[in-house]
Amino acid sequence: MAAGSAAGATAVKPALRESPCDDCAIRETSVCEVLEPAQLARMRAIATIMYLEPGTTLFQESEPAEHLCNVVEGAVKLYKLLPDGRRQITGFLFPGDFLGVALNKSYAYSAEAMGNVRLCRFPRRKLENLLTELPNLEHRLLEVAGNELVAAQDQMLLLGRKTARERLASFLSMVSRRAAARGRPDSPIDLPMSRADIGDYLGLTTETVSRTFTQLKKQGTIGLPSQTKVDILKREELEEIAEGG
Amino acid sequence: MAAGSAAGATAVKPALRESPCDDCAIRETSVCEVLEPAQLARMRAIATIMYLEPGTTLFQESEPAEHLCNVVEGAVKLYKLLPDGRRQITGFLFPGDFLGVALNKSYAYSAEAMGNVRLCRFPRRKLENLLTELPNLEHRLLEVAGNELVAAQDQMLLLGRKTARERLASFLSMVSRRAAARGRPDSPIDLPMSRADIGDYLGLTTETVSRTFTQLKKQGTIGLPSQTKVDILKREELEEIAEGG
DNA sequence: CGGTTCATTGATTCGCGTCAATGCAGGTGG
DNA sequence: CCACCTGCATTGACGCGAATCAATGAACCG
Repeated sequence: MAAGSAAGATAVKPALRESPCDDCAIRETSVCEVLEPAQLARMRAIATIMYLEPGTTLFQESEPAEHLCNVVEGAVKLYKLLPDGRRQITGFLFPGDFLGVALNKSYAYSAEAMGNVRLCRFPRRKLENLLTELPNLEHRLLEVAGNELVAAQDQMLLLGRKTARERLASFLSMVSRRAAARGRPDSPIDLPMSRADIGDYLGLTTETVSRTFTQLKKQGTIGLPSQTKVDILKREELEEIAEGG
Repeated sequence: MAAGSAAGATAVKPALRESPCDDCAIRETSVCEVLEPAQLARMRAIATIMYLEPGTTLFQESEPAEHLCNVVEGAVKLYKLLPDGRRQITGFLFPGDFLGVALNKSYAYSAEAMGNVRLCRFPRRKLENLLTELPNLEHRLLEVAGNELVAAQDQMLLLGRKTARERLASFLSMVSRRAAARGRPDSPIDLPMSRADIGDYLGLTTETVSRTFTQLKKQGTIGLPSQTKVDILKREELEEIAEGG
């Protein structure tokens, strides 16, 4: 089921708003940044702006991949399931992140909105055609894909070889770093996902995540002002734990 | 240290051999397949053929990425290390696989030859320049990167959520499938890597890998005619185990 | 044939998972 | 405004699967 017809999703043709790209918050950080004004207009022509309610499923694993998206606002989680329900979250997307660089025929994972989400959606077929005419966009996508591959390798090291402590420390560092990259404070950081989501991202259970939070708090590395906020009190120590130090 | 100057590596300029691409075994499966004869000639012009001895390190993690390669013969392992020596192998490359799609400034992992290896090496700078003139090559690289991303997601599910049994079954299926894709028999399969390598790829220890091999053999799913060969006796059962069934 | 390397097997330990209870905040309705 | 519910998060007791430590076995090689 595509998000266009899904419960919790509404679409707006960009033409209905005046120059939706000019005041776009992620214009400078997303894939669009490499486009000339004339090229940008062509991208805009095939785009639809979507508003998703919390919990909306954008698409499911192995469905034919009909759309690619740019996350403009909010957060999205990507995950894979085993038949018995075990879940592995393979990534969290924040504003400026591109969903579907892989350009494969079918989705390799399911995607779900984690709060209110606004995104800029492109039909895959049309975008692929556009790619042949906008080599700089294709080059940029290859760059993005490269970054994702590097992140995936880091995650494999984390899942295969790190302890629960090291995993959580790595996760908190990563979120902090990505917040800073989007021009937000690097502490306190905001966690839009539940403990269960963090567990499914780190290959742990909710309980272990919770216990490890408490442990890092007790030793003074972090503070937990609320359930969704984390103060990074000793950044260096956190990074050291993350790298197995 | 680049492989060009490393012990165990010797380089041959392709010009020294007549038309090295025409009789290339991986011509039809590697990234080169999309190139027209004239384009292929330009690729060849910047290529060096390398011969590596077993155990030769091609490059190490975080080194500036000066070269990309196409594996022509043999197998290569990619891995990341933690400061205390814990290792995660992030991939095995076989003939036809491309090393360094990411195109990043520095390598995200170390690479080591697992036996006698022949590869076709390109300076990154020159290849990047060539990319701007060969859009079909860039398109192909994006395709390859997409495939790698899909494989990486599968591996995350494996490392984060599968049991030892499921991991080994997934691994054996994957190797069998890749062998078939290269036109080789899908059983018995040949494992050019040690039990320790398999463990470091699956996030397990040598001992657990060994015990799990024995277990799968005892239940008749596989046969172990030698240490490096695996007979897949019940393929469906193996696939089922791999998917958590 | 001794030496080296790697795979296998066994005994024990330990980190994390599982099961279960309690705590806590936000929302709802009386 | 408060009693109650509901959905997370936290904490505790216990068990299990894989790691660790240690010994033995099998293949290879000069």
